[in-house]
Amino acid sequence: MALFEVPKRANRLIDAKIAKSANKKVTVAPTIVRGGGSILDKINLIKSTVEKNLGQYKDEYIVITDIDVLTDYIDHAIKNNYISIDTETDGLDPLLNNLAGICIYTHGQKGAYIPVNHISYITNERVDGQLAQADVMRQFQRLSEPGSVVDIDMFNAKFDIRVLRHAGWKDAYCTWDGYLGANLLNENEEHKNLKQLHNKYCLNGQGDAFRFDDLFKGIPFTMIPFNTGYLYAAHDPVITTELCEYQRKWLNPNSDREDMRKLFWVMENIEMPCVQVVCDMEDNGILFDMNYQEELTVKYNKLLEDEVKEFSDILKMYDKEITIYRKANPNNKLDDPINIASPTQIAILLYDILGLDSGDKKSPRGTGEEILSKMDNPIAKAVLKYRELSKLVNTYIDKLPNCINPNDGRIHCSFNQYGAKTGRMSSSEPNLQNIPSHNKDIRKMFVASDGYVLMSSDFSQQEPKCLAALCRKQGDSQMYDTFMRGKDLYSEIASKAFNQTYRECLEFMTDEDGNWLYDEHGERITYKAGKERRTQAKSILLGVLYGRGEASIGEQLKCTTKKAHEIKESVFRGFPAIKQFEQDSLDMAYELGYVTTVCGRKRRLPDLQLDEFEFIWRDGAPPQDDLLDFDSEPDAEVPIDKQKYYLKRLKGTWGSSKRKVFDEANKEGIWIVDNGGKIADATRQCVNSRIQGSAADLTKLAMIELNNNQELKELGFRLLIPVHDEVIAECPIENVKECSKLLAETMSKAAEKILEMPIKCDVEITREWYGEELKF
DNA sequence: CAGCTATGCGCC
DNA sequence: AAAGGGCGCATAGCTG
Repeated sequence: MALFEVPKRANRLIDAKIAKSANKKVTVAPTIVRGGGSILDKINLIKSTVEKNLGQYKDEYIVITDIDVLTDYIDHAIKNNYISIDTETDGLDPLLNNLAGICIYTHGQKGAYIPVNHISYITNERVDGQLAQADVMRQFQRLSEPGSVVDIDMFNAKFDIRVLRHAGWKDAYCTWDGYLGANLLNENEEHKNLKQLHNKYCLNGQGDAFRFDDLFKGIPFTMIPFNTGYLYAAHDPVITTELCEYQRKWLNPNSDREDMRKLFWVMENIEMPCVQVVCDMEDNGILFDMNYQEELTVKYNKLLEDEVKEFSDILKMYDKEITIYRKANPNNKLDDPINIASPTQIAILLYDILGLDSGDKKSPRGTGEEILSKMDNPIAKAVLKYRELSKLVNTYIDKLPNCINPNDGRIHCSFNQYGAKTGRMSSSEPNLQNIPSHNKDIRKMFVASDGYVLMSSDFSQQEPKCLAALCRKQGDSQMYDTFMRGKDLYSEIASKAFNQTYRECLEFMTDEDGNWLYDEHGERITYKAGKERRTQAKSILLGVLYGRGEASIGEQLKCTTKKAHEIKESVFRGFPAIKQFEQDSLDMAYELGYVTTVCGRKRRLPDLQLDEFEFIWRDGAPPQDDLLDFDSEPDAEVPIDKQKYYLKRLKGTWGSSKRKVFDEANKEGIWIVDNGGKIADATRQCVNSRIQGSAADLTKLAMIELNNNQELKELGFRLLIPVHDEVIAECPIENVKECSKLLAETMSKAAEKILEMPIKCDVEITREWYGEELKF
């Protein structure tokens, strides 16, 4: 039977990608061993290759198969108060795969590999001569005993912690994760895997280029003879140590640099404590309702089918035109029938056959939602409807069941703790942070465990409050004061911008004392003029936070760009804090090369320091009249006066006149690099990163508090999914009241501690995610 | 065939 | 003149 049966995963490609980036061995087993060779051949190849390339290191590393040797090693670790750990497994899912062995290192010892579950590639049975897993785990347990909590370095700790937990060390932990350290030190790092980081920072980029990932590909590590594998495996904890030590030279509470002391604070108080939270959430997973999914798949596949039929019916109306086009263009890219899912084919249909205009200069052949929804055309409508449905079916309804863990019926996604350069988390396999919320059906596939209820809580106005706190730090407490007085920020901005009273800028009617007025149904009464003023102010503020342009804001507010500009100017006049924040952030990025969040997390924006134009010789050197003149030194720099000349010509130009100047320069061999786009991007990012990053700080801090709250733990409360400004959790039904109160309180307090202003959190309790609200 | 980019779209 | 920040993932379509 299949020797390398590996649990079915949603997407093997993704596993491989993630393994690559996290530097875990790719052990996704293919059904066919490549090159047609047998497993035996493959393993023999691995043996000889490792022997040949790493044989010289034979004495640098050891295999531990003796309990006394292991005990002694752990003794040393405890004495050193230090160990680095890396695990090898037969797959990438800690819930489904097994520990192969553990790699450890501490100073004064050799890098060591402790094989635990290696199996024979011939008999498929556990190989003799390995220590029993329980005995090994007992030794590791000594590291976490009260009074002897030893510092532990890892790389991508959440993986190893979860593997070790399931192998029996329930208290597995990590005090320094090189992956998180690397992100804090440079979120723009191109390669965030252990070997490349180590090579770059510890070996000056001069490290061995030999890579083993491809070598081991297709063979589970458990099947590699450990007397071969250790040469490869035992190297990792050593370089983990070196990398982490390098990072600690920078991320240090005693650094003479203020920015680094703050970054250390983030490492110690946010990122490292967050690791356990992520481990818990991934282990928890969320229950998936397969019965409901089956209902949905029937319902939506039917709708999808109908839409495809509808499309083909519509096409019949244009049959003549399409036939003519096919004949006139024998090499056309149209399938028969036309593929509704192909943007290329839809573009041909709309623009070449029907001769429509996209109305968008930037993408004249675009078929995006924005363009199609403006067309009054049955094809455009059908395409949009089809996309909506196919998205739901292909990405969610019919895909999610593949992600269910067969052992517990739950979906355990993966969280990338530093998924975004701003510090936000991301989620994948599957992504649980982009489950549709507009459509109420989809989220309901996710349900509470039996006897539990789902509980979600979100920060209200998290980002504007971050903005207010950042402005206050810079000496402007205009927004901070607004929040401290419990006022609605958007209404207050509108009031100042449009010279109206606060009451005149509220969404709903109030009496003279500021109390809401209600209609006969007990609903607040909308105040149209106030609502409009508030909406305008809100658009401007959020537009600033996202770096949005005036044209785009005008579109949103259904007014002209000119009008949008005027509104923006009024807002800036009435609330100078907003404009000041923009300017301060830009100055900060320009001078320092980075911006910071409320907690001191950095976002480096090197592009902001670029010159708008760069001048280089197109062929590496100025054109030479005498091609045989090899003696004269080529002048690498374009002469300053030439640069000045073109800069002057370029001043204030755009579009075609800009291109004209480029062409002119090109004629004399000068290549002008236009960095305008990059600078514009960085300009938008620099404002947004501070806000988004600060919000991420708060959410992470809140999650840590929630997860560490002893009371909540005892009440059976558990975090399931963070969605940027909100958390989804569950708790036993009988503890709803206590849990929801503690949830809101704990979250608020965590954020208030940083922002120093009142933060409200709204809790919703349901059986299904986004289902009917339950009252208690 | 795998692996890549482009396009498009779900969420906050 | 126009200008949306941050993600993950599906399909199409190209390339080696």
